[in-house]
Amino acid sequence: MKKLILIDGNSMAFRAFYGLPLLSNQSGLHTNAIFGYARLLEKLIEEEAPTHFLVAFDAGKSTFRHKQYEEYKGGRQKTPPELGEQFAPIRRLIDAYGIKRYEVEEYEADDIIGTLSRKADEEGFQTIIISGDKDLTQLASENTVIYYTKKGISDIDRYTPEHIQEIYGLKPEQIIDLKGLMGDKSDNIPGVPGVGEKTALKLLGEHGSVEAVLENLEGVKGKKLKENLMEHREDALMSKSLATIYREVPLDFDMNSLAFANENAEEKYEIFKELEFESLLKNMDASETEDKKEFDSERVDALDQLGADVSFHLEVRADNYLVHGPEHIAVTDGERTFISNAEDIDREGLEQFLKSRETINVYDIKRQMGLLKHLDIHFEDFDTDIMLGSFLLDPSKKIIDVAETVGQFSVNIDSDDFHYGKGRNAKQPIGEEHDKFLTDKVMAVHHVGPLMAESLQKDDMYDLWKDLEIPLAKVLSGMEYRGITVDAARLRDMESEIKERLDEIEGKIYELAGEEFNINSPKQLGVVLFEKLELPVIKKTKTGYSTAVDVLEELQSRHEIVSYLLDYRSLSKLQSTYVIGLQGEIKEDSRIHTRFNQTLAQTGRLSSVEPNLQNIPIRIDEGRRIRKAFVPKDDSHVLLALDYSQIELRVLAHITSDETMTSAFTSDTDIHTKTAMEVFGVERADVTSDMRRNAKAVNFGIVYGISDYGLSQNLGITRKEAKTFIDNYLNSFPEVKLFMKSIIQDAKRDGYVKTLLNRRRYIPDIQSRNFNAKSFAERTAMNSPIQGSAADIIKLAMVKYEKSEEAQKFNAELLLQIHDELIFDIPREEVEAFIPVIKDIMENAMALSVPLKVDYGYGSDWYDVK
DNA sequence: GGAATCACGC
DNA sequence: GACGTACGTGATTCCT
Repeated sequence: MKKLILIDGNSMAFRAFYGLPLLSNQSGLHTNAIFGYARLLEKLIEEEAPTHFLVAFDAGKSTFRHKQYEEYKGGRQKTPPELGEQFAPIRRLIDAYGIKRYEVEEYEADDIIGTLSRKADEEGFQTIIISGDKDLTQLASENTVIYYTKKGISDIDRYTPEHIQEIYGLKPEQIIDLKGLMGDKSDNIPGVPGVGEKTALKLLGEHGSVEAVLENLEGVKGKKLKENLMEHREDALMSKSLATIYREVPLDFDMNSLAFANENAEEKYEIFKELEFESLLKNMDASETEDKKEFDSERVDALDQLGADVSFHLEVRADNYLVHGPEHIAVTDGERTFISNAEDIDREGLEQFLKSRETINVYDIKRQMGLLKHLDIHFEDFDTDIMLGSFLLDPSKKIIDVAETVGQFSVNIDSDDFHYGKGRNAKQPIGEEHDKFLTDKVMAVHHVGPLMAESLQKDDMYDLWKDLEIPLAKVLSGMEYRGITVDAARLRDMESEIKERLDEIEGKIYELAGEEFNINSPKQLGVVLFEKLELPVIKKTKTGYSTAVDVLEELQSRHEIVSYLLDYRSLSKLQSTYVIGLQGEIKEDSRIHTRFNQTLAQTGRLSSVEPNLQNIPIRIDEGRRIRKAFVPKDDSHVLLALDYSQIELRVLAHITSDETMTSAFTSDTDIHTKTAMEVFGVERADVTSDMRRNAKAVNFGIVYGISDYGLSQNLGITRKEAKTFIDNYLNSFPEVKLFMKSIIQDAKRDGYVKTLLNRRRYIPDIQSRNFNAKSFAERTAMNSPIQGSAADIIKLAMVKYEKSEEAQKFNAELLLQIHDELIFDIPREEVEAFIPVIKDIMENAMALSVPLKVDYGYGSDWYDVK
């Protein structure tokens, strides 16, 4: 069967443009309409499988309709330049798909489509017309359906004659009569005054056409309506004529030339790449493009047959490389590849091999180091890590597996999920297939190594990669492997103690509620609070009543049960996440070995998993007691904690060179008090605790990039008051205000912002027309350089510590990093001597225009460190 | 297995 | 004025 798709080219460009956020690629070209177009074409090709295809465009400004009616399409808004620049690429895209494109002087796209759909009907085609203009529905017939796209392009209404009958009670050819009577604002077609859709449909229901209505004016009810029709009969007839699609456009081609073959994958690929359409590129990789890199390498059966520059890969499916050892090994020098089961590896041979290489490239150093430890090998002399590189190039790209990363360099190999399967489809591949998978993987890593270095070089992040992230991975590996000693007995005691208290509170809650229910279920709790006890609903969530802390706090005075609920909440959190959760993480060696994720947080911060040791309670003493369970390796040691004081605000003072702020830090005055003095215009002595609290919250907001709404929530004030605070703040620190403005400009100009060490964060939404998205993007632009630079500094300190000969003379062990804080285990007798050394490294990790200040404490458990 | 809600840290 | 509001991880419930 022959199937023809006709697209109303201009109308779809507008729909795509207004339906999608304003995207742009790195060279600054806006791409949202092009992207929408590409997605539309992909979808149509896949779902409709057309045999013939054409996109019709309007040509020039003047058409035969303008001769008939000068004001035709008058009053239209100018095409925004952001869209205008996308027309040429859209045409190129259509050509790349091998789709016929047509426009002709004097006629509109509608007329071309009308003419072709008539011909198609005559020749027995099935035709689909795609448009965002309802006028086209007049072309619907038994074999022609109109896909009308609402809201963007993904939401499609299908107009068949039956459908049109259903909604209007009209035949398709009567659509023009409808337009004749009611007119069309968007095309500046007048119609008859006072006649809208309702009246027009009524008239047409009675008479059938504009002409028939005008001939039977006596039968029309309503004096004014009759008058209008009489007076504007010419308008009505002209309007109908304007709305009528001309179906006899002279065309210099026949239907055969519309044949569609779905070829030219290469050209498509080029365009997608240039415009950075990642999702579409991935689609192509998965389906059509057979440009899978075939890695030819000779299989060798001994490591010593490999050259000096290699890529190295230990493979295990499991996430936790500290628990699970390697199952396979794959090493290549680009020409020869060695593959083996891990159990067959000769430990000494491998260690010797690693030590004697010139360069070693890997994907995920920390993981490789962790896996090597299972073979009892401590080796860290890796040179490059393409996973870390990929994260630096664009931290917003999720780090998934080797396939994902090398895919960004047009190298296509099977993903881990595909090879191993997921869930019930999980496989344990072996033999030839698995060997090929491993070969492809290590070859891909090897191939991408130099490309990665080049890309990072180009983006000024090569040093950040080689001198910071890669050395840091080795430091983190040591910390993960080392672990931190935890006193399980201590947690067990806490568990039973908390259990008793929870049971007691639970009983009280049931008693006050008059029934037993699951207190942990917000849904059930909501019913009890807001239906049974009829407490006022303060806030709703998407699914029902909110029972969050701030809501409960407001309800506290209204019912006795609420205080018990608050206690229950915080206690059960302590119990499940920390007291019980942590016990489950203690390994044979009585230690907890968290893993740090170096490639996740957008700002460049680390995160910590299994368990998360970066959110152990501290603020409330009850929770803080959890820290009593974290202890040094033995009685002769202590835990030492050093934290940067106000590192983000110091970074801000440095970046902005704000005088007031700089002098506050240079003279080491309390920054929140100083802020309060400036914002409220008072002397130091007159700063009340309330003022300081407010100032602190504003500083907090600056550091974390919260909105006026967020600040209002934090302080329990109105958004307006919060905004006033922020405005006052910015006026008190004029250079900060200036910085905020210019960083947003930078983000707009470059598409990204960067930290002191050139770490980037792309902010595409800075161009968004969606207020929320844009505001969020602006706050991100302001905040990321601050938080990211702070992350750079502490990372640098960690690397410098590891490299410091002086520091290494001590028997100190770095255990944890908590964003602005480092935790060490160290012999008690060394601690006093060590403190000035490590403090110096941290405070001088990077030279800023304000001093960095480090506070510290030590003790015989983590609670005691204050 | 995933979404939603809640709570902990910086 | 819109509209939902720093970043993470993890536990729990509840639905598919």
